[in-house]
Amino acid sequence: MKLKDDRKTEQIFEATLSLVNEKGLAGVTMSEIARTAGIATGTLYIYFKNKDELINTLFAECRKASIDSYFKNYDASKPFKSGFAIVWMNILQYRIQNFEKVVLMDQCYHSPFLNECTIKMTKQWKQPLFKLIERGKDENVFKEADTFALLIFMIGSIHEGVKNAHYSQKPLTKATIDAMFNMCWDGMKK
Amino acid sequence: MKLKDDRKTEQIFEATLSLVNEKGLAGVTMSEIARTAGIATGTLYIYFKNKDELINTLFAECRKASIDSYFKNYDASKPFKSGFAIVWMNILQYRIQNFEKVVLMDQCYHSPFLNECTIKMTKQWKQPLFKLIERGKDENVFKEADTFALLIFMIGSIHEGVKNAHYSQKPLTKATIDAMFNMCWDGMKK
Amino acid sequence: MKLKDDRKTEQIFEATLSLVNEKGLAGVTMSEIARTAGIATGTLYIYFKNKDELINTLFAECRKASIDSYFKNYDASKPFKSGFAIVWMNILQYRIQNFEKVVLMDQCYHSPFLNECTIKMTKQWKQPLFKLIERGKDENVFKEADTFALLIFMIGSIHEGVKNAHYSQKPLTKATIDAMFNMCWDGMKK
Amino acid sequence: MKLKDDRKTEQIFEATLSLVNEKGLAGVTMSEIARTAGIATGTLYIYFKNKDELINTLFAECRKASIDSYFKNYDASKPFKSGFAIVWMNILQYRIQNFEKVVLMDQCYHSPFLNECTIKMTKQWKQPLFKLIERGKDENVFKEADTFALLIFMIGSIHEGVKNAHYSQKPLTKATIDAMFNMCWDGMKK
DNA sequence: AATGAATGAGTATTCATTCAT
DNA sequence: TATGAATGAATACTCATTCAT
Repeated sequence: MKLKDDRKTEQIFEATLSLVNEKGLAGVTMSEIARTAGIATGTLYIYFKNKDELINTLFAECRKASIDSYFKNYDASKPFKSGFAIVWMNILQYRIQNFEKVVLMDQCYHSPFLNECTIKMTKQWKQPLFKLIERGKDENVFKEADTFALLIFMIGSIHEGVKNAHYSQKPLTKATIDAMFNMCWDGMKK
Repeated sequence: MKLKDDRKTEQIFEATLSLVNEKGLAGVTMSEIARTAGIATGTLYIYFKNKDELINTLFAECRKASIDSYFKNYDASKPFKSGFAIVWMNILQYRIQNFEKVVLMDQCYHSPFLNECTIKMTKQWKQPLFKLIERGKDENVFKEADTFALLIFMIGSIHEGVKNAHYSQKPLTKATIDAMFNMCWDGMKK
Repeated sequence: MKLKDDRKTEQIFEATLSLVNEKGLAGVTMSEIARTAGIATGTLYIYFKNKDELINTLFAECRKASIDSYFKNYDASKPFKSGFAIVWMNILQYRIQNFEKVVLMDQCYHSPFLNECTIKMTKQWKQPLFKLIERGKDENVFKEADTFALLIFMIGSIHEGVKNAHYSQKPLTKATIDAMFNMCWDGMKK
Repeated sequence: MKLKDDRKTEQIFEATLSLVNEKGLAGVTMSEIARTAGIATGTLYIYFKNKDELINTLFAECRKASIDSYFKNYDASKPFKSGFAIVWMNILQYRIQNFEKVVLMDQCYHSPFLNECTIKMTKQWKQPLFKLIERGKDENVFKEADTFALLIFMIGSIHEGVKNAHYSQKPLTKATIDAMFNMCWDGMKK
């Protein structure tokens, strides 16, 4: 008797992400996910109790992966600007390299799928970023504005930039990325 | 003889917007839309050939309304910064006051509903904004970055700010709005 | 205030016949009939209480017209064979010239539309033909077979011949018609 | 693992035939077919993509079965008349014993269901019969009329005879059948 | 009488989920 | 575990009929 196969879970996630990107949450069916993942419909239900659970699990997975990536290589002992730049770049890179996951997360809001628990759980993701911004304010680098407003400003400019690059099918160049960072930094700094 | 009732189209739009906000595109049914609009299912199909056409029409309508609002009170003969501020504020206000429409438009991307025609048609919406940014560059006020990057930066910071204000249920205060504008302006200016 | 317009009834019948031929009883809708007849859906219901009544009335009309035509120019005082030939030819001609009505009648059997009353009413249509065959037997011209079997044989060969001519799109030539009559006559005669 | 059940296809066909006879193609619904066949609505769609395909497949099946039966026990080496009689009787018997299928086929013409492909495919069914008639002419037994006219004459007299026997609820007696065959033979022979 | 918008029950079809193998 | 056929509730859409004008 085989045990649950981790590779299958991965296949299911990949299939779901790919299909959601192609047709949107509204247009994806369980049997389609199964077919794309190369398994039978029934098997899908061995791995996930139902569609709800599949989407919620995948959403949480995506959210967690994104947060985990944000502070990679961040070293609090280094000067603030370089640390901030690293985080900024991590966010940008994650969203470029995992655009499918970004789309899934966007589609999940306002969908009938996300449950209270998942929402609550993922709400805390901004905590470490919040701290980062506070440090910028503490070090007198950033404006004295509401911390949240600053954070949202930072996030927003990245999100929209990546989204636009994807849809206009013009990959972000080094120059554009630099420009984006400078705008963000100049906007936030005192 | 009964004539087609323009108010009904409005009711249908309102019902759809409200339901999409509540449950997302994925969870909205035609009969629910009809019920919410206070008409019979069949009546819905007198006004819109099918779900596809309803969504596409509503999407185009929302897009148009948003663009139309952006340049309200804009006077090209006035100094650049005050003109830019007016447009910036128009965008912000539109998205605050028409948050339901914003959500619909967001949900439509990656949905199986938007057809080529609608997408193409609405792609041109950024043209006037594009021109505005160019003016800022011509007048040597804005950075020498890619015009598109500047535009997306402006848009992004507004979008995310409004979205966040809505979900955190903290209405934007005058102070926060000022802070947002300042960040945007400082980010873009030379 | 206008009275019911006989021409409209005619237009409705024509529209129905044409549509039934094109798509079969199964595929014809009341609003389509109205549109084809050049009137509004509501108007159709002034002329016929409902779809049932429309179909039944049209069916009875077609049946009656066919019977009425069968004995045109028949003169009982003339020799039997020439009289029989006239009736035979009348049936053939009616079915050629009114193929649409033939199709409607065929489609009505086994449809949920024909009501008891209409069926009963049209069952008597064979009476005069029955008499004709009996005369043939009385005059010792026809076989001593069951009168009904003789009648059905006569009818059957005409029906199938016309149907085939229509579908194979080869109009019946004088020669073929003669051959058909000869087969029928030779088959029935002693 | 469950496998597709061939008996189910049979049940679906039987249910459809029975319902079409009762209410005509116009009045048969998919859920009724499913219920009568003793399966769930959804199951019906595992076996047939849609109503169209179900009807077309059943039509083709009926047509094929009828043709296959026509030359049972036919022995080309036996004298022509006895061979012809066997075919004639096979056709008669098939149509008596499979009256439901006959009705279905009749109803299908002029319905919106039959597709080009099915029509074309079933058009060739008359080929072997055509050959039989030609043999009759070659052996100088049949009239020198158009082969098609002869064939249609043969078919027509059988069709109408069976139809009438069914509707008048008087089963065909041996005597009537003999009379029918004699009329057919006498009509066709030189 | 004429119109065609409005109605809502009814129809084909889909799809999340279960179940027998 | 894995399979995919089976289920039936739900959904998009249609259509006979009614009704306000």
